Amino acid sequence: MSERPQYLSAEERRAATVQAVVDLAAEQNPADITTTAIADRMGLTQGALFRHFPNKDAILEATMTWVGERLLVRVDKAAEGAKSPAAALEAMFMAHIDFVAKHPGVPRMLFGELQRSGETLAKRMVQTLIRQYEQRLRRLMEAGKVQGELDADLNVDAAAVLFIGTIQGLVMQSLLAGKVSRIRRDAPGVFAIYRRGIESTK
Amino acid sequence: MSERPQYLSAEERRAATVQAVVDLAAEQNPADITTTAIADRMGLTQGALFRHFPNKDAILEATMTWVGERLLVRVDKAAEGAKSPAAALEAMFMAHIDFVAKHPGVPRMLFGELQRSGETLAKRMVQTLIRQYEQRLRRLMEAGKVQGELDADLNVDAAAVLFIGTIQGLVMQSLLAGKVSRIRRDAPGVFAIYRRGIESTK
DNA sequence: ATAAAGTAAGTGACCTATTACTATCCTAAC
DNA sequence: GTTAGGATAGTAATAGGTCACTTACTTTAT
Repeated sequence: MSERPQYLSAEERRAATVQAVVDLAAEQNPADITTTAIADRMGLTQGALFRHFPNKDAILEATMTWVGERLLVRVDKAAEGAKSPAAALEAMFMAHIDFVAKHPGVPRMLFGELQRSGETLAKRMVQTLIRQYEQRLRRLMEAGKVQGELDADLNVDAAAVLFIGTIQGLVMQSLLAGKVSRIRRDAPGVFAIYRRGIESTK
Repeated sequence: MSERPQYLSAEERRAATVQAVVDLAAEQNPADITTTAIADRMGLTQGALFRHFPNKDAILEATMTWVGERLLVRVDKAAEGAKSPAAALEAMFMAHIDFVAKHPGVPRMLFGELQRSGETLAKRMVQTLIRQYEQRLRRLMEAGKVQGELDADLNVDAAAVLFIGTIQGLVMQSLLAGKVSRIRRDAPGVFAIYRRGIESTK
């Protein structure tokens, strides 16, 4: 128990900053997370943030990097363990839902970032993240079509859009209810309908 | 053609203000539409807005009223003309997509409003709007189940969430591509999968 | 003539980023 | 080991900008 304050290293502070942003986004509108709010959450003064980041956008970029890495890794690992394409899609979905339930601010940050006017780096990072995500979906779906598990006439592009929309719908519902727990509760039922829409009729 | 400026009535200005907000939301991040931007769009000075609205939130409230009325009316009219519940759902979906394609800022405003921290009136208006919307969906789906057109085991609540998520996914895709035209192009394919997910297997 | 609509110029609040200064850490020489 | 001293992390204060809203005054409509 140190009485006196203790300085953290640059890398530790960067990680702690990202964590603060992710946590704050879960509690309030991501659009108005101020540098003061981030610093307060970390027990620092506002100016201290600019020792580790050149500007606020750089903080958002670091956060997007964190999100991209964590989300894709978790989703990939979930898909790996599945024994069929359709099972992999379901595992991917549930891993994603689990991630979102733990970090409810994340999908809201991504959506907000996409809406920003300028050509910011953070925005482009979100775009490539989603495109990578969709690519994984399409690959799995093509495999499922070949295997006969998924509808042979399935429009993969549309199915990928709907996959993401499914999550977005659940996020919206949790915002409506004001309860994050809704996401986990409603996810299986919603995915069941989605699955029915892409499966082959046996 | 009047050379000299001409004053509009209070009601005309209120309507013009709402239109300016809806138009601006289509072009930029709804979150940072300033009163100055609204006034500029109308050819007024910023302060003039406060002759017709007590504060900025009141402008948003008026906009939400406008959205709610227009959207529900159009969607209801579309559903009316259909000859079966499933057809009504599809007509409702397409009418909604048509509305969103014409006013791309609207779904983004709604989502943004839901994220606001406080218990603002505009936020509550969005909540009730979506609940009314879902109620219509559930009613149609129950009718479709009774009629045998939709899956007898369909989870209507989940299906309503997914219906809205479907639109949200299309909006996200249009943001990714930067083209609103994407929405209209991709809508039929996405809805086809949705429909397959809720229909009864004949 | 009186009320309503609009203007121009503020005011205060808040937000990002900078600056001048201080505290802590780390390492190399004694 | 202790300690001088540079590098790094942090503070407090503030500059500069933007935004919502107000006020004093002017223009238009009835």
